Amino acid sequence: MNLLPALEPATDEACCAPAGMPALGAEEAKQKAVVFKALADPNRLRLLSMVKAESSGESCVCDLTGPLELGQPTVSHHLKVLVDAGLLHREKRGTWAYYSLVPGALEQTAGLLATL
Amino acid sequence: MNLLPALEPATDEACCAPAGMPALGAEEAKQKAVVFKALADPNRLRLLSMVKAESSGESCVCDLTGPLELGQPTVSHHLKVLVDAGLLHREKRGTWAYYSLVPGALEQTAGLLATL
DNA sequence: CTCATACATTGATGATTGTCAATATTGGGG
DNA sequence: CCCCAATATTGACAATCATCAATGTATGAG
Repeated sequence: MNLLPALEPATDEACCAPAGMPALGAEEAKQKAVVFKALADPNRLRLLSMVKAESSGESCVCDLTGPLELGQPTVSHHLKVLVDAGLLHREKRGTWAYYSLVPGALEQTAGLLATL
Repeated sequence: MNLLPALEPATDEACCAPAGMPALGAEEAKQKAVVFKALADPNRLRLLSMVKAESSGESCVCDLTGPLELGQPTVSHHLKVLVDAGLLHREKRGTWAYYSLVPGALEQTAGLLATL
């Protein structure tokens, strides 16, 4: 009985293992990275935290601009990034714009980590 | 009987609510953003996925360079970012460097979202 | 000691991003 | 119709980042 092909299947060089396919496609990875890109800024994390902490469930820009030491256009820009990432929802009523967490969005994002 | 102070407590202007404090401190936010910054790149997500998919629990750089269409220095750089973020562990044995998931790191990161 | 291999580091470059000042837009009040 | 308040958009600029080519470092083989 030969004992040659016991350890390696057919690879000529060894190191650890063939490592298989990336397990996460390039397109899929780019998609998921968009959400984490939105979370990759301290001020955006604080915005999310403030919206989440609001008992009414929503906050207007005028309330979010103060606590952060940022100008109003910058806050608007960050909010847009969060909306584009699917984390916040925007509703305009009168002169004001109200932002609220998209239900389940944070949980779904947490799920992205589990299914890497 | 006056009916003035029925809706507002003492704020001179109204819109939604005083919004309280950021609920997430500036320093704390910066700290958490570091982890998400590390996740905010498609190729780093793929690297994590490949390391996680490895049955042995660890991968060497030589296995990770191929599937991604990146040069070896770039892969090394991405791995360093992931190590610095506390997501990957690096162990050098002989000529090879083996990367493995830090146990519980992904779960802990998911927890960051829950406690925003 | 010499050489080749596996990986890290450095320096440079183009692309992306966070921020602000200025301006535009939209809606309400007189 | 005109003005003001709240928000969004644009343009510009500095900073950060992803990538690569070149080089450095260490380890094992001969």
